[in-house]
Amino acid sequence: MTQIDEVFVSPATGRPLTKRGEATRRRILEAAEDVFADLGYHEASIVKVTERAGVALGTFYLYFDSKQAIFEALVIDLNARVRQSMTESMAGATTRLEAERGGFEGFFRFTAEHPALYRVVREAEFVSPATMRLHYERIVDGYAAGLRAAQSEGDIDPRLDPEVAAWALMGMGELIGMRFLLWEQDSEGAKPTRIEPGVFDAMMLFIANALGSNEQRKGEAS
Amino acid sequence: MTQIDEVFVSPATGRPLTKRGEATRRRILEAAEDVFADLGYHEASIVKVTERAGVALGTFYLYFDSKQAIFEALVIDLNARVRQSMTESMAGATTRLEAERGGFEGFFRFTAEHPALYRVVREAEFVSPATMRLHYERIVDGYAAGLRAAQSEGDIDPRLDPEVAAWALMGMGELIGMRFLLWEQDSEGAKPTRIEPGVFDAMMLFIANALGSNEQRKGEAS
Amino acid sequence: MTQIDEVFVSPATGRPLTKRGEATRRRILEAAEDVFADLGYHEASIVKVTERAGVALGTFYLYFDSKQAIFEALVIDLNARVRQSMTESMAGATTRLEAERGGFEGFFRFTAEHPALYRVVREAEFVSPATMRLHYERIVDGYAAGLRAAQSEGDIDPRLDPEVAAWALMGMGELIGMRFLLWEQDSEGAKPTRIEPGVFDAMMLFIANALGSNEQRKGEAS
Amino acid sequence: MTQIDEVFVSPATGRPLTKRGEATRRRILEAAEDVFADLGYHEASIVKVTERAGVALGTFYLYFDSKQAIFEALVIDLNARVRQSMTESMAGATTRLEAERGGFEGFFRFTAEHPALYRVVREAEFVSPATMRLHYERIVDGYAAGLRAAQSEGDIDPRLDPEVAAWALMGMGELIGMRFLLWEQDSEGAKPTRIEPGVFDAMMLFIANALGSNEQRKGEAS
DNA sequence: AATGAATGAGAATTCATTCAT
DNA sequence: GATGAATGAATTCTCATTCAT
Repeated sequence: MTQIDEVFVSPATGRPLTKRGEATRRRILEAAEDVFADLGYHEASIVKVTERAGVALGTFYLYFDSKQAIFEALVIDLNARVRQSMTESMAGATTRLEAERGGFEGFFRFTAEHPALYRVVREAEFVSPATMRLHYERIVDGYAAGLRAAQSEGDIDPRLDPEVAAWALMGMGELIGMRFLLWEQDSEGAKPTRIEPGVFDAMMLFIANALGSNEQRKGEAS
Repeated sequence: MTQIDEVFVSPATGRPLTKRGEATRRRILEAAEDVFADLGYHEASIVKVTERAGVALGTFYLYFDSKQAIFEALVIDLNARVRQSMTESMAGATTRLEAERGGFEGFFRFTAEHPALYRVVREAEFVSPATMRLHYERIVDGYAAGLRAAQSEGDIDPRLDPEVAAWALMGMGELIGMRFLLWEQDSEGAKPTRIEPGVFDAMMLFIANALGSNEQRKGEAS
Repeated sequence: MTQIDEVFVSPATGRPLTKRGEATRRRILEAAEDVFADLGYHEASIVKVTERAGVALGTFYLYFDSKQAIFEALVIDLNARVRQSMTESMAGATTRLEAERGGFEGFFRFTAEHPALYRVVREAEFVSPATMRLHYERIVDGYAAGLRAAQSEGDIDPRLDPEVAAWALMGMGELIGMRFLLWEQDSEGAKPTRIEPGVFDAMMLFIANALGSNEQRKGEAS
Repeated sequence: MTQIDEVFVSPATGRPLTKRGEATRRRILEAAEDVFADLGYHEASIVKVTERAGVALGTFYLYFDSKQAIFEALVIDLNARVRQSMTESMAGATTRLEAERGGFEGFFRFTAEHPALYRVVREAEFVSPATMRLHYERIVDGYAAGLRAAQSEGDIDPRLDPEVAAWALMGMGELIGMRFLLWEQDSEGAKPTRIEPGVFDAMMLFIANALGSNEQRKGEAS
């Protein structure tokens, strides 16, 4: 589940986990993702998580200190994965606009598959503000770096403030994803796996304008 | 507190409220705004609300059916007021971009004065999804209408989808407000009353680009 | 139950209790005394206390902050009462030895009727050390004062250190009470209501010797 | 750790312990003494004991049946050792009063070095009453025998009831030790290793009086 | 209209004990 | 002999809601 090889220690004993322990920890974390996604942080309970994971209640506390602790672990884990998903989708892009398209595709794909991230982060302001900020800041940092690079290559409007733009773009993506992905459902109540292409393209036009990308400016010039 | 003249009825007796009752209801709603802003929805409790309002616990249930009910009443009330704040700030604008600037100023001013709206809406997905959607949709509807009008006047890029753009702009504003208003504090921990001008201008440039406003295009043409 | 007129406030609201509230508080405290006496502090549970008091679980927390808080309230209450019981039994004594006899009679009578004090204090070292010390120190203080007075009247050995003697006498009483009152039971398992006179007298002889009272020295002289 | 050569059997296999097993058992028992002394019986946990002993949790149950079982083993072990400490300190005494002085010195020295005995016994009434009684009774029995012998040698007041006197003296020692040894600490929080001489002497005077020892009566006669 | 005592379901967390490895 | 992951009953405490006064 986690990308980075990391050695977890038992919060109870402080000792590194055995292979068996590692597997149990992963099952609990995966169950927590499901439960948090369905019920949100507050409605979720440790009992529900452990039931879904198929372990006993007490087992939870072998691996996590508290409900808040697993929330934090989950956010950090999901955050690493959504960024990886975005990075992968951006590979091969030759212009910033292609990178944006790829990045948002990766972001929305991940969101459709892992609604937990979304839902749980949005209600986390009072649960674990530091973790919530960490989540946003890690995304913004990478994003702003990408914009800065594009600026130095003359690919986007040099007047933009990369950090402000990054926050703006992330906010955009968050609400567009919420509205056109998570809230959307067909006549049978099924959730879509991706944003409707028309909407996605409309969003990309908005972004292209905002970044004043070369592609865009060429388009306008013609 | 509420702008629109509305006749409330007691959930207990079903009869319209007297003047005294109306005043008590208002005090409770105002207290709830404070408490929800400080603690968020889940940490807030009815006892804390009634204590802050200076009424007895039981009095709460004379005016509201439940914790969720006051949350809904509060969101609807705040939503009406934030929209009014935005509308007022937009008055006199002659271009869409001026309207945007005014609208965001109004939005951020209201946010600084009433953080409850922000905080409580963001954790409400599982509390009262319908109310949360209502909040966003009411803003988006007005916003999209404004964009549509600007398009028909040739003031902004005619290719934009007004609804998608409205969601994008609202998301932008939400995260920019969170990051540069609510999270910001000076060395003594005091929260700013407005977004730093440089950031605000950077955001406006982003928006100007995005909307492809006439002003903007003229600027680029030169 | 409590001797001193005291105004209790609800730990929840901080307001003084109504008459009804005062009665409930008393019932809970009395139930706690019974449960603590039967089971000790650690085996006792809030549920058991409220069941015995005939109130709902949540009601407990209207009157006491925690299990430890009711323990402390109980110790302070019992302490005031055992001292009163001792004082009353000492009234009318004309010599220190008569006062001692009266004091121990009062102490043992109270112990037989309220074993909670005894049992709960002895296991309190790790629960609430401050309260435990308070209990012992309040008794010792009064005791030492009595001894000092008797010394200045030439009634007991002037060489004794009153404070050390007071601790010694209290320890004596504690173990004698434990052994010959609380541990004792007849063939049907019933606990005695008082210490067997022979034992009591033997203890009094020991004390008379220890204090080197005039009575005693006259006795020895003859 | 244990003085008496005793053959322990594993509660798991029922077979006598090997040398290695015996060492492990001893380490666990010593760890338990430390943990119980620091935290008391109820706050102590098997995990903490095994951690302090440097063995795995499961190992505990190879040597002891339960938490209560190790408590009982510990009390019995400490009881044997405190009595030995007292006996050693009494060796060479030529009068009962010298024996008393020695006995209390031994008792307090042991208490200062092994506070576990004290602390754990005092909260054990509801954990293992039989063991608690055994502890007190074993001490009293020896004590009473010593007093009886002194009486038959005309060394102390013949009218005293040896058993009652033994309980009285033990209670005295318990509270004096608690107050002037365990509760005492210097300005840096360090615990004393012995009772302050003035206090000890004051206590001995009290005892001398109580026992009506020959020394004492000679002193008074002069 | 207002009060505030009472309720009890539900939550997080602990820890002695078991047992497969 | 030793290990440590797993168990789940039991406990303390919270708080939205009711209702008699």
